[in-house]
Amino acid sequence: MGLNATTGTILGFLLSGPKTAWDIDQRIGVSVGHFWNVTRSQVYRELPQLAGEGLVRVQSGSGKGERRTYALTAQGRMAFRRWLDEGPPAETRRIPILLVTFFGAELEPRRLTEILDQMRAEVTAELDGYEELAPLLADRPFEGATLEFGRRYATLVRDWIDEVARPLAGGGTEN
Amino acid sequence: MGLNATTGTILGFLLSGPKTAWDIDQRIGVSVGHFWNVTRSQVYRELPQLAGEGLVRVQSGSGKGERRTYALTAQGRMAFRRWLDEGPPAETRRIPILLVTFFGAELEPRRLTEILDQMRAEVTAELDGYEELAPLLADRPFEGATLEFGRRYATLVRDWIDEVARPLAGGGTEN
DNA sequence: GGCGACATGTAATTAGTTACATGATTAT
DNA sequence: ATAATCATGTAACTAATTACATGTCGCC
Repeated sequence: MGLNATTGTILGFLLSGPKTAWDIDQRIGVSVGHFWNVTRSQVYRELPQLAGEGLVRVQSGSGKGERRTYALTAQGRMAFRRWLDEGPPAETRRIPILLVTFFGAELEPRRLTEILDQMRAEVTAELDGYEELAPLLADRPFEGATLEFGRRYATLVRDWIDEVARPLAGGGTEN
Repeated sequence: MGLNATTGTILGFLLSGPKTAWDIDQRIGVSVGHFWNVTRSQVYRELPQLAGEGLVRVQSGSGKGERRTYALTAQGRMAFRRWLDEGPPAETRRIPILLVTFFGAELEPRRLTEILDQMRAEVTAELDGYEELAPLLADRPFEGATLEFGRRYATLVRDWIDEVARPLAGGGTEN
């Protein structure tokens, strides 16, 4: 019975009405996807699974290779609420740039600088993306709060690179 | 041949001399474990695997249920460097508290407040842990840089809860 | 000599990713 | 009508977690 965060999230996206796997994947991609990685395959795979458990039902499209739309059942809605009410699952952190930095002494300073610079570029692009997103969430406080987290996080990474990591890599490319 | 981040990390910890699985796990726990989750089982499982590939060799302890010490081989050292030089793997973010916040409207304000308060407590404890750790890393700039990241991150979470999320949960417990 | 904490390892399960094989739709 | 893109789904594989079964050591 117990949902995990991924299936919980999928159900959560059906709250606002029936959707196809594709729809759900797209919506995840522009929202929770920024802080909760889910692959397309998972969405396609879990939906029939959830249907088997009665948390979701196929609203349309049964044929082979045909577009299937899923709707949340009353049971599914309950399962979602139960899951959400449990509180967040234990966090597993995985921050690759810190792993590289941790072993930074084993790397050529040049290469480390390069890696940090690329990370900086990525995180800056991310920040730009958030700025575009912001107006759309003006009237959605909870989504807005997660966006604000993203903004702060991206800023943190950028500043940390500028103030801490890059100076440390030092000699690499003084330009 | 290609290492992944977990095996790369394990090899990285053998750079400073031969160790047992237990040793490696302990050291990971107080260092990279803060930003790169690895389970004990992985360490125990990967080491014999790496030995099979010649990246590591059993230095002592062959008997059943006996303490085995592993040492890095020349090949292993090379594989580690190659891995590190590749740069960080793609990041997969998983921040549970944001998932709960995202769906915050579906939760009783009281419950959400509770969850945020608990998260705040955890992150504050984490911050305290980092302060204790700091003096030990005074002469290790790269490790120190990752610690500084951790400090900033924990602070970010705390401030975000105070300034953004908790006010939003609002009505819950005004005390 | 037995209890508790520390340590070691494997097996079973679950989750997540990558690669592949098609199908449907739309613009030219 | 056909290429390009968008969409759908499954299968194979890899990684990660959880649960379990022992073992060893120090000490009371």
